[in-house]
Amino acid sequence: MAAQTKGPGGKQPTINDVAALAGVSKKTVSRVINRSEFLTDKTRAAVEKAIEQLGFVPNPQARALAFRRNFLIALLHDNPNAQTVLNFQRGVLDAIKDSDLALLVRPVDRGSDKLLDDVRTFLEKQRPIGAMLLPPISENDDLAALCEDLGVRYVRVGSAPLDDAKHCISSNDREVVAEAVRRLIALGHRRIGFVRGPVGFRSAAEREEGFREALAEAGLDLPPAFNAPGNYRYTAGIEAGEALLSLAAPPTAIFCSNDEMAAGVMSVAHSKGIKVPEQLSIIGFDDSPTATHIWPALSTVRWPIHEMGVRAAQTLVPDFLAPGTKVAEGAVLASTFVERQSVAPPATK
Amino acid sequence: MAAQTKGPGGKQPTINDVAALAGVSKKTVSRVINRSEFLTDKTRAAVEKAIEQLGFVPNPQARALAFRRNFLIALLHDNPNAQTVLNFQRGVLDAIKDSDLALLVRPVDRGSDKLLDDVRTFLEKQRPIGAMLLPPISENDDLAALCEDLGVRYVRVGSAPLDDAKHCISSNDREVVAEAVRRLIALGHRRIGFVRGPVGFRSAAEREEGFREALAEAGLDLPPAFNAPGNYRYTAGIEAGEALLSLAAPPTAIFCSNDEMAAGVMSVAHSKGIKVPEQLSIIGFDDSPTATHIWPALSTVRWPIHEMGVRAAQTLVPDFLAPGTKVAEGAVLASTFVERQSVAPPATK
DNA sequence: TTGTAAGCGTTATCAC
DNA sequence: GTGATAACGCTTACAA
Repeated sequence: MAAQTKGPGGKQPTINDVAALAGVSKKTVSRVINRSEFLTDKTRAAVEKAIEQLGFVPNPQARALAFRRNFLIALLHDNPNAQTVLNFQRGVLDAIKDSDLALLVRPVDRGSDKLLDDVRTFLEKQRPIGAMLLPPISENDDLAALCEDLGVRYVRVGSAPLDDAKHCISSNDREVVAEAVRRLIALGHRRIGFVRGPVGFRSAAEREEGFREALAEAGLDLPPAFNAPGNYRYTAGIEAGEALLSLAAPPTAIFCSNDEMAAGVMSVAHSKGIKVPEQLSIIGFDDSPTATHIWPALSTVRWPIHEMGVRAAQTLVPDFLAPGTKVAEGAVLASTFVERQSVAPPATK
Repeated sequence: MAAQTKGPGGKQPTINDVAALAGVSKKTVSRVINRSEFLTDKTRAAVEKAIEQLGFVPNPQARALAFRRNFLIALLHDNPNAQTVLNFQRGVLDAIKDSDLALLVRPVDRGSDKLLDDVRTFLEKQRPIGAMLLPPISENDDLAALCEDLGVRYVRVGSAPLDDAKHCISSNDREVVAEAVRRLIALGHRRIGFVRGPVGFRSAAEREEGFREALAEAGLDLPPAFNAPGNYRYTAGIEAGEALLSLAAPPTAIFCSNDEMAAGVMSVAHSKGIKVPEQLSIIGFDDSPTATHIWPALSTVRWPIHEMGVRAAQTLVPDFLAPGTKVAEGAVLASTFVERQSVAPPATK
């Protein structure tokens, strides 16, 4: 590790320095760098020794130019949940750890009418090998088309399959939400409220479907008054809570399409003196830090987000991973229902 | 914007294509790209027209190679607070938005004994122009020395000046904490507990100093039993809460060195039936999402983290920013105390 | 299995 | 002001 960092001229050593020191041609050094098979063990050893001695590190810009391809992958996101983005990032980085790849991060503004131009400019400038799209922008078909158009590989991460399996990593929101709601029903809840996600989000639609599915199975229905609008923000949870808990006959349980809104509903319950979970059960979605930081701790659905990051990177650039990397199969990863203290049987009248 | 994306041969147009179309040499095109002053307006216009027509985007790898420098800056972090990291990222990206720079993200493991080697390998491989270090790893002097050694510029972000102003962006934790605690004292609190940050963290030391400063001013002291250890994690808040609130004469207010621990203390108060803020005031630090998601909403200190990201990037690469960018001065940014519902006068006996 | 020559797309040098 | 020509550090032909 303590090899000298400077080459002959006081600068970074180049492939030529290595070749000279090892007594071979630069092409041979190149072969060693690129793990060519056609090399004598002896030659390889000599080159590796020289590399070690000089502390040579191949210049990625030069490689990128010669290869006509960059060793960058990009993460595009406009995700309101920081923890999700960061966990995903970690997953990606774990996946590319021993490869030559680096990760470029690009937050975008999904509301901007320049979204497509922004992304186009970014992709044209950086020319990453591929891009990973996190929800909600992963749901934007134009973005996927743009990547296709620019010859940039892409993988979309979502709550349900959005595309071909080779372009998509998803969780099974619908199923797990149904499972969570079945749990409420099994506990005896019959009056169950729902706080929706934002209009037009696939994840919101999936979660609502799962919710309705479980209700339908049990022969329950969702009165319009129990179906509150939301947008994944805390304030929407407050509004939904106010609406649902002011009803003459309020629900005994509320499923919220994400944790933030669940936290809002929880706050309203507290300020109205409604005991959670004794008088009201609440379930969220995401298993964000908020879920465990509020009181009582929130039952929620845990997204396998780190694993999705790993999988997304592996799907995007299977051919660039460190040799010997085990690539997992399957584009749909299972979320899990996590039961905490915010859920209990309904109060008996 | 809708210029054709393909050059003559169905590939990306190069500087040669532009030169040919504009009827000038490639060097002239290069001058236009690099905003050289020595150009006729007419020549410039002709070249720009050709660029527009072809949809030419300079290849960053080729530029990087020729310049012997790439256009990347790196963000190194091992921050437990995802929101902080992401807000900082946004700030950095806002700062470099119209420049040619891109952001590389690198989470590291501060606990690993290979930390230095990891970072060295990363910097040698990617050779970013500079690196930004977020706390707590920004407090590691070896890391700063490594950057210096490798000729990579660096900026350290911290709770207090850690280095020369040209290598450091910091907030004024000590002062703001003192201000927050003064507020508690002004409300009438005399029995004020403290939950510390992790041992060895500069931010923890700064916050504790600020706390003690305010107490000293008012002639109050901090009994050992009121001084609880912590590590910035929720569970530490739980433990501290259990300890402080089980005392025969518990504090009437508790300052926690971050929001997560404050959330823990809040949970303990709830489960013990202690009313916040009527019977117990709580203050946190960070203004993380948790602060507003818990109930009652937490008084806390807001870090100007986005602005610190902007400033860090500007300090790191003032010479690479888009021309005309206004660069703010000053390496110390002010945090602000945000008062919410978790603070009130102590209960009168 | 290894080496030679040419080229990747840009900028630097130094003439004109 | 502008343009030939040689870098930049590496890889891909293709040859040996």
